[in-house]
Amino acid sequence: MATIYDIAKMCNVSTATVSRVLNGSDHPIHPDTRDKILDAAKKLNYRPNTIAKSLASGKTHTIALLIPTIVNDYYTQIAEAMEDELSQAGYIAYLCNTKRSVLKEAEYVENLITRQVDGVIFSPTRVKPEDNIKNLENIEELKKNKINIVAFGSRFEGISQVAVDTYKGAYNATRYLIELGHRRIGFIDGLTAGTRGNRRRGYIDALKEEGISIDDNLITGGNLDLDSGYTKGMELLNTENPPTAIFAVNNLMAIGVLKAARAMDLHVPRELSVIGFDDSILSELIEPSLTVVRQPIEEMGATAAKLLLEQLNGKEDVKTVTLQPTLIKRDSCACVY
Amino acid sequence: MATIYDIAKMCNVSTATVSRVLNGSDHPIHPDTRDKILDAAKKLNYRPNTIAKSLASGKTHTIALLIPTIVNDYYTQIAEAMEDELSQAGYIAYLCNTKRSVLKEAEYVENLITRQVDGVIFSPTRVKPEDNIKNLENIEELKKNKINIVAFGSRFEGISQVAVDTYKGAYNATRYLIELGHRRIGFIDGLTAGTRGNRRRGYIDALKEEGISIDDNLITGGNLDLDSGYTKGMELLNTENPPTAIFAVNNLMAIGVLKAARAMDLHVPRELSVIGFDDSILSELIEPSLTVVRQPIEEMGATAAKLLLEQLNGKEDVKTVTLQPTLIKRDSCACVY
DNA sequence: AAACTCAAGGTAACCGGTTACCTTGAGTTT
DNA sequence: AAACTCAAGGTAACCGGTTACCTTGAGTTT
Repeated sequence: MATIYDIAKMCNVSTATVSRVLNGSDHPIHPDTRDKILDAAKKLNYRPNTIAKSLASGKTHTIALLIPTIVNDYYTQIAEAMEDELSQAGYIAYLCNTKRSVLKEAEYVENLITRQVDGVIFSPTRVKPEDNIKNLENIEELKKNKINIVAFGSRFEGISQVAVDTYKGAYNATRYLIELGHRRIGFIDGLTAGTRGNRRRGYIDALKEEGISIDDNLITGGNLDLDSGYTKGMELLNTENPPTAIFAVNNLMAIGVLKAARAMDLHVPRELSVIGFDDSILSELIEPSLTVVRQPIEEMGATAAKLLLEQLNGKEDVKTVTLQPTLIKRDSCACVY
Repeated sequence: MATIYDIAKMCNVSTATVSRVLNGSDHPIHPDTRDKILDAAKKLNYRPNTIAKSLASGKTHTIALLIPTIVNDYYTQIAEAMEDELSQAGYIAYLCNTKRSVLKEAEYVENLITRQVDGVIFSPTRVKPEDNIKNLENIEELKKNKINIVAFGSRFEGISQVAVDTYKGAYNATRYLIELGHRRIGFIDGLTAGTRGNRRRGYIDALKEEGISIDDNLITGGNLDLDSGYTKGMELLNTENPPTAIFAVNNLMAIGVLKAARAMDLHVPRELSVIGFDDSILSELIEPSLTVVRQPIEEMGATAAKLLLEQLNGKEDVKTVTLQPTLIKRDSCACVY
């Protein structure tokens, strides 16, 4: 591999001059010298050694995608949008898949500091409520090492993030069901979302606004996967006074509810309306296709990347961008029977 | 940030000694010295600078995942299995999403050489047949720069790879349909797979073996997405002598066929059997659930990573590992009516 | 006692760049 | 003509490690 020393020798100049030419420095260079150096670089098939550059300059042009899983459309679509934005700006992304383990998350944080990443796009892993503490420690550790952070998926103090107005999303979904005439609306929350979670608040506020009383028997929580959607759906439907509609806080659980309905021979949407949260190809292809609250995923990814790039370009200010979800109406909801 | 110079000063030793202790070199060190250095490292909250290490040692402990897309269960599951294996061995992965563009693929190859990655796990992007040439150039370029490669998804000379016996998979799927009594079996190939593609050969051989003549009207090709599955399915079904079963060469096209059947009011599996290739949660959740040829995805990912790690540990030999697919029987196939 | 061995550590070149500061000399200003 | 300016380039320290080769002296071998 040719180095700038080889070029310098070939052109009878110093490495400083070579470096200046190759990096487009604003230090003045004679056009002849410039041409000579560029020629030599081409002739020697010179490639800059990014590692050496990083060591000398303190910038690695590297960012990390620190996310709970990649086997999931949600993260994957966000990741793609980010990667687009970042690779255009000359950055490359480390794939840091925590597999929903705060331990692995912490290990990655250590590793990333060691590797001097310029920034990280972070969606904290939170399986148990107390994981929150670890999340905060990890953020602290990154900040202490002057690594730029943009978070999404959770709210934290003092760092930039892109958020989605999930309260509004849940509110709108619930409101939509009410408009269809539903009065008994089941709600399947996530397990780690406290009772003050945005989605639950949206659900409750929409009901209250219409003077519909909150029935705790209609509110339950699952762990976000298909099976728990099925189980919780069964529980809700197997009561004396079952709901006529169910709103699940994510996609897979809503599909689980669809399965539960099928198992109980309830026709969706004629006998049961179902709404999910988060969109994916699954919601579209499932039968019946699923009405969902869609988060603007591409926009989230692109925005997170842009926020990070702003920071990397020297803007220090912490900034939260909140995006609005939209209700995608498909075939899983209908007027109450 | 503390450096080994700080530790050396604190302990009154040279940086050589510090480096030896910190890296577990086999150069003998007095236990007292070792303890002193480890203590100092802890006290100073020392973290090695991976960039400096990389420059000095020539190894970055970095590998690249160069894949056509990440918004796809297939790649995503492979990526996760790889990442597992690699992170355990102390490597970290760059996410290089080519978005099915050979241009982006070439750009990444340049970038990766520049970044001195130790290896790349490569699934070449091939949208048009002539992309193959670019793929080969990219492989050459990597090899020229002594970067280890393991490929999957396509076959190339002279590099290690993990392959799946897709011929066998297609053969078995077709055979299964024949055993169910089907004689007219439609086949939807990919567009870039030539007539000598493994899957098509498997399909044809299974038919021939049973003395069933090949009807070219039953063979067509789509571009692997849902819509083309739908369109090609409609075409096949809208003939005088339509097939009683359709085998599509990937998952989404098979689901497209399911849609086509629904559009034509054909009951699956009673009036039409459908088989797909590649498994995913979609195939399981779609109604009816889809019988598919499943590639052993986790095993592929893990194997690719292991092959690469072997190379990184000094084994030079090119090795191809071929894995067997399995037929996952679900609800989309039945005896011919 | 001379020769040898080896534990324990040090010296300094090297990996491939960047950049603050310095030098030189031709052209311009006063 | 002295003082100044600035284009064009060079010097050398620095980023933070690794490692081949050398040194020293205590213990062992003959």
